[in-house]
Amino acid sequence: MDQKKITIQDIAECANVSKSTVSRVLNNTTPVDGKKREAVLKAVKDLNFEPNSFASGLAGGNSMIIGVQTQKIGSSFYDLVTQGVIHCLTGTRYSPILVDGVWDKEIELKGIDTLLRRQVDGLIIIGGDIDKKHLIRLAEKKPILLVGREVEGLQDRCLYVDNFDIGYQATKFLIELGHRAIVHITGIKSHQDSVRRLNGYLHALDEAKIPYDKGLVFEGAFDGPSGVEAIDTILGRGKKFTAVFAANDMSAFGARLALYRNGIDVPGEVSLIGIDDQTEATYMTPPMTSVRQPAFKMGVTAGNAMLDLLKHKEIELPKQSVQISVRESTAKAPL
Amino acid sequence: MDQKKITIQDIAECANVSKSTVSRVLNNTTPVDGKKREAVLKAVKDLNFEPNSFASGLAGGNSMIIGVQTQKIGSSFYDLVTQGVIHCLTGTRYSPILVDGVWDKEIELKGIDTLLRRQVDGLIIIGGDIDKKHLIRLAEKKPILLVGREVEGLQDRCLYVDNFDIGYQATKFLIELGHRAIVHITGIKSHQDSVRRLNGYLHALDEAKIPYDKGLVFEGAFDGPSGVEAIDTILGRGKKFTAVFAANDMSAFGARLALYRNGIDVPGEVSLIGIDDQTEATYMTPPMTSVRQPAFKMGVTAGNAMLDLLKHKEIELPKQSVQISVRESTAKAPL
DNA sequence: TATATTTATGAAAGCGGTTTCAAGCGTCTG
DNA sequence: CAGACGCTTGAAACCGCTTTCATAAATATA
Repeated sequence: MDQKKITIQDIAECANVSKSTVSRVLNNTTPVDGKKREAVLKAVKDLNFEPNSFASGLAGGNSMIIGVQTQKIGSSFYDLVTQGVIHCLTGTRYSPILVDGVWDKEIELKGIDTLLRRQVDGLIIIGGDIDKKHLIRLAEKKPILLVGREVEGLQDRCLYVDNFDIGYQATKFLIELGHRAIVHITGIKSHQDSVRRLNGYLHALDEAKIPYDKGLVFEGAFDGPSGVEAIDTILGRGKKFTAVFAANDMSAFGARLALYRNGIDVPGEVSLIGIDDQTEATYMTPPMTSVRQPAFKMGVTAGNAMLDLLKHKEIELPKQSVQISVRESTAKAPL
Repeated sequence: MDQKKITIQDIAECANVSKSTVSRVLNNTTPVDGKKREAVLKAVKDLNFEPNSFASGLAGGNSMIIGVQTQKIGSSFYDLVTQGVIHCLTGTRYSPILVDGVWDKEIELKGIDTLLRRQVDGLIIIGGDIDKKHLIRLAEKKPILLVGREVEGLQDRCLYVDNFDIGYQATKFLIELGHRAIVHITGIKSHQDSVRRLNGYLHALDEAKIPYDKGLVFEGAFDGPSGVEAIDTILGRGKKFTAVFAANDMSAFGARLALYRNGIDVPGEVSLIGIDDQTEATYMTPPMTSVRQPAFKMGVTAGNAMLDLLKHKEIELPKQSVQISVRESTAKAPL
């Protein structure tokens, strides 16, 4: 299988120079005589030389790898951020290595270990559940960036949207359409995002002097089935409502299905709004209103910030603002 | 930032043994006296030692990295396969490094280069467009596995579903429901998958003695907008039809929206079937029928096969079969 | 022209592990 | 009891590249 690997030494011999010179040409670290430079480049091409990044990593001290930890490949928000990071790194000398936490703290921690062992130069962690303390300790060793998460003591390394505001905006949007009985399907309650969104919801109600009805809130799990269950449960409680605010699009999709099953018209009888604005929201019938987080952009921003961090530049992470993609699943409250 | 890294040498000193012994303990390559073994392990724990995988990669000759190339993070089929691979590798000593081809041949090739440079021990390529020749050359150097792609000369390294059969089954399913005017929204025509699915469609028509009407076929792009465009275009041609078979779910979603916009009832007037059975299909209104490819399982299979390949075992890649997830977007043809 | 300064280059010393090799030691065998 | 054998162990070589350091050559300065 493996024909013998060609090394920098081979190139050196072929071009009649020393290893050092080859290295210098390849990395542009020191000027090298034109002729020799040419010769080296030619040899590289001829022999189809591919530097061993382990060797250079070892010798040079930096791996040119950015570790990226996502929470779940296949989940809209995380995927978009990841894409953003990768997009931003493409074309630079850095490449990302990805680990998936699959929503599991244990696996998440192991993933981080793997990344450290791989000598990543920097770490971008998207969401997740790792302890604040642990993160701070990590931050002492490596440049680290947290996306979609706000951690005290690491504020200047966090890039996140204001989840309270998301909850508030979404709810306010519905209230302004005249809705007063608004269901909220929350996310996983251990997630700080979920809690913040819920608080935003509560605040908007409060502001509009709408009394809080516990029976209109259902603890979901950011997925389709829990959206279905939410509607069925709340209907089962005999509650009346004219709007549903789901903590993400997947649970909104679930809610949509349950409403359909129960013969409830959207938006005629009930308005529906989700969060994430994932691609599919556009293709629901009717197209679904959703709060859009600038996920891809956040990924790019994080990637660039990491690049700056690695150049020891100062970075500044702007607070991300959200906007509502208004479509047709929301309408004025029925009389 | 970086406090001084601890190396195997530090462990050796702390445990009063030689580097060699430490290495042996860590890798279980040679029996080591109980006491020393303990001492080493303790030192590792105390000093919180993390082996530098660059060094071991360099010295040992294998990187314990599997390179995975996907075509588009965020795309259902690719994501699922990727998840499968990652899932299968989790807990082994191998870790995956992911590159995204973003549907672009150039970027795809660069991605492969990156992986090679990183000394991956094996390569799993999901889909994509890289030349047969190039792949064969790669296969001479590294264990390679192709998922969702069939390449002559590398048959025993390919794990794919029979796309012709998918097209055939989907179409036949519609025909058996009594449909005769069946629209097909194809995938990107340069993709072999698209062509095979189209051929399956044609074959099913032929078998049922339904004359082929070119006007019912639209070249799509595997995405939502092209699904919308397809329906609008075909409607614009003044064509009548009672069923739509889209080459993937995203384009089916697009078609669904266009039908809705045109006031055409699904499945009352038109039946709709997609391919991929992505999660959201379940939550369309009505829930959408789709051909399910065992994507996650394929990822796992590929991962395991790679592990075997690396142990120099023989591998066998079974042909993957598909099944139709029948939901409510398909019904008997109207009279 | 002699001396100081700059520049290109090669030799060699790492980087942090793994692995070969040979030595040291205890045990087994004839 | 000597020699053979098997185990554990440390020293040292090595993996392929970067980088420091010293040298030689070229250029500038006096």
